[in-house]
Amino acid sequence: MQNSEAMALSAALLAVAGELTQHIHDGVEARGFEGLRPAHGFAFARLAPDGGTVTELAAHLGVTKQAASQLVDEIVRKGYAERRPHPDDARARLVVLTERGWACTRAAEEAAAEAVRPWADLLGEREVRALRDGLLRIAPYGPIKPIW
Amino acid sequence: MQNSEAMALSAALLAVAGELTQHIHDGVEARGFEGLRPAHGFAFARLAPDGGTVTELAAHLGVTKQAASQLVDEIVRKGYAERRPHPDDARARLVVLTERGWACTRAAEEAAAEAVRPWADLLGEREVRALRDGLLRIAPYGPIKPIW
DNA sequence: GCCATATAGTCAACCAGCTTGACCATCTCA
DNA sequence: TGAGATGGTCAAGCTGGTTGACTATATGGC
Repeated sequence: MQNSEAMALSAALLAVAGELTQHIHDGVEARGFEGLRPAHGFAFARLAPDGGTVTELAAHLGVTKQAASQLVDEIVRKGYAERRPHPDDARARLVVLTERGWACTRAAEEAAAEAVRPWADLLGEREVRALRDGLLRIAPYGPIKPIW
Repeated sequence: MQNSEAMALSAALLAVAGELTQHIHDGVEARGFEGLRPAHGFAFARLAPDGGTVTELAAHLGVTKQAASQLVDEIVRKGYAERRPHPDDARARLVVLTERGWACTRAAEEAAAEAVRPWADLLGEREVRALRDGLLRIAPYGPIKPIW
């Protein structure tokens, strides 16, 4: 593959990622969850299963512990998460989503589905699945850079 | 397509975009072009063909004119572009890439090719092209959000 | 058991990149 | 030709990140 083709692929990928980010953000806001930024969404993704510590979150987002801590302050203040004592480590605190945090996560899923729907109209269900599978094979679950 | 599948697709797309951005950035740096950020790359993409004005650049990047102007200051100071009087409008200035700016653009293409190469090993040339074509149909040439 | 060292988290100060608001020069068009 | 629109810059302020210093708790060799 020539350099210019690789560049076209890269540009297209980044353009789609940018639009998707924007669309999800708007969709989440439209569902009544305001004052959030993309980074919050990525934080939710990390906290969703069983919660996590500030340090884990920092690693996941690729920022310092201090920045992650501020971000947690923010989502706690807005009612999306809460800090609990960590069951195994008295130094640490376990940050878990509140019900509102879960609701926001579901809203993000809906918004994502809404954003992706037109792709199926454009390419067909089959090809969209192929797209997803290809991308999943490229980045099994890489750490996610805040874009949203 | 279910919400959770759409979310998986979105997450994969954003993860790949993040990795790609990082890889291109590193590749450009490794080729001797330092002190640049993703936003600069997107600016280059807009300026490359025939140059452009600060206002056009601002629209392309989705930031204010002032921010775009600062960014131009920066790439001018670092020798990647220069401001010329605009041929048709005495208010405006045409920002064009210098030879070093073009060299940097070529370096970015090489880095992109390098980043994409492993995908072909993983999926095959054919599927990578399908990926590119699918993405290009989704975002013909949407404005690009600074991610790099 | 005990101490040296590593790790989780926070506080404080600072910095970079972007925004808003005000402004001047030039263009456009009724 | 004059009123309003547009291109660009200057200045001040905000926000989200950084680095550095510190406390509290955990871990592992002795």
